[in-house]
Amino acid sequence: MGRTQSFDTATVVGAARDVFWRLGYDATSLGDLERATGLGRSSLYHAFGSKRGLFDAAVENYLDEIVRPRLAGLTGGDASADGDDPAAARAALRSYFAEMSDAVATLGHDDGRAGCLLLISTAGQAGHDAMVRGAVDAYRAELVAAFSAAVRRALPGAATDAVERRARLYTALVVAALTLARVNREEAVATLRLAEDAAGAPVPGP
Amino acid sequence: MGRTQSFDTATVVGAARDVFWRLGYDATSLGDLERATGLGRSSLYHAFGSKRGLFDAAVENYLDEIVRPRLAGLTGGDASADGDDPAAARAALRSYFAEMSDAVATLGHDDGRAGCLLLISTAGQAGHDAMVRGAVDAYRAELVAAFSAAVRRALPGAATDAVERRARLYTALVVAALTLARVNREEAVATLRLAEDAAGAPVPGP
DNA sequence: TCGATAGTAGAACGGTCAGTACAAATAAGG
DNA sequence: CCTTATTTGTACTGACCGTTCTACTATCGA
Repeated sequence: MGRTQSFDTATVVGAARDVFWRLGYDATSLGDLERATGLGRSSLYHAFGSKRGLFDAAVENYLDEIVRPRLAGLTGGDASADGDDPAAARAALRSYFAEMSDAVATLGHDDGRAGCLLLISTAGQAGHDAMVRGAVDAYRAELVAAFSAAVRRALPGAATDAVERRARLYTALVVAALTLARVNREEAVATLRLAEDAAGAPVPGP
Repeated sequence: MGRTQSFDTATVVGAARDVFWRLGYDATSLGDLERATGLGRSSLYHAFGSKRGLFDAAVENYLDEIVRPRLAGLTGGDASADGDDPAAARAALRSYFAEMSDAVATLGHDDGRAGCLLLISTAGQAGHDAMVRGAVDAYRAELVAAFSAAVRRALPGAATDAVERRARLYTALVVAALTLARVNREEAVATLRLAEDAAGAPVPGP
């Protein structure tokens, strides 16, 4: 065959992801991406087709590397082991929120990488793109699903709609915290603390 | 003096506000603003100095025309009249959330004017502008203050930090709903319903 | 009525954007 | 080694950006 690729795709996508994360899709220029990845336009266009193609790869990377690893603890872990232990589920919820608090408090202090790559993409022209909106909504649904699974384990006797409401509440608090993270870190952390406190209580409020 | 202005400033600012609201600051072009306001660049620059000047006027208009009228019911209304009636305060909270639900459900169905003008401005380059971040944080603080006032009236005996937590929770739910409104209207409404339900309950959860 | 003054129109500016064309460079297979 | 497929560097395209400039127009005070 021909010449071999001189760069590691995952590394390049990761670097591009951080730029999109920092600036948002619209405000990120190909110059920014060239600088961050160390590649020229030719290589980027050859490998990803377009700015949008690289963005899609970055989103996928974001979900796989950032979002889902943190969500993994909520969805059950090794199912049969402690899958039905309410205390373990509550602990998983609390540790998730603690991790998020830590991430919001520390991440992006240096590189300006604050909030959520997907949520900030809802602004601007990208927000009017049906594919982008769909991706963000899928992300939201993934959050709700993970929280539902955890809450169901944490509150074995709870009614279905009570579990749903609780999951929606947690999702909303996370969304709000990630939105506020770009504006006021302390308030974002305080918002997550609300979720952490709620997760510690064995019985949910109204 | 000289020639008189041929347009109504408030009308023009309102039209510009709706464009910024729809597209966000970065994605809004002067062409969009010309089209929406019916004015030429010259008039816009003469009256507002720059795109940013017009945006600042639009934000001020947004706060005065959209945000604060809705918040007015929470901060006390005619103070001494029912200023100390917990039931009235709870009703004010519930009606605020109902109004927000209605706005999220209906507003922008036609014109794409969804979510919050200020929150969507945190994305992109505008989000790295200290002035913009400050404006958004001031907006958040205004929400917290209004909710604190209402909750304090709704729960006369509640401890200060319980009131604060409650106000922060309401703020987070509103922020989340306005963020999600651009992605999934139904979920945004459901999120506000959580707040509405919580406002109806006389005793707050943990 | 007649400047002085403020508002408007439209073109033009330099700069940046995403995307492309094309040739040079490089590595694999024969 | 030599062909061939693929990657990469460079320069360019046409479009659009926010801003500015100049010429023109309308209005008010004198």
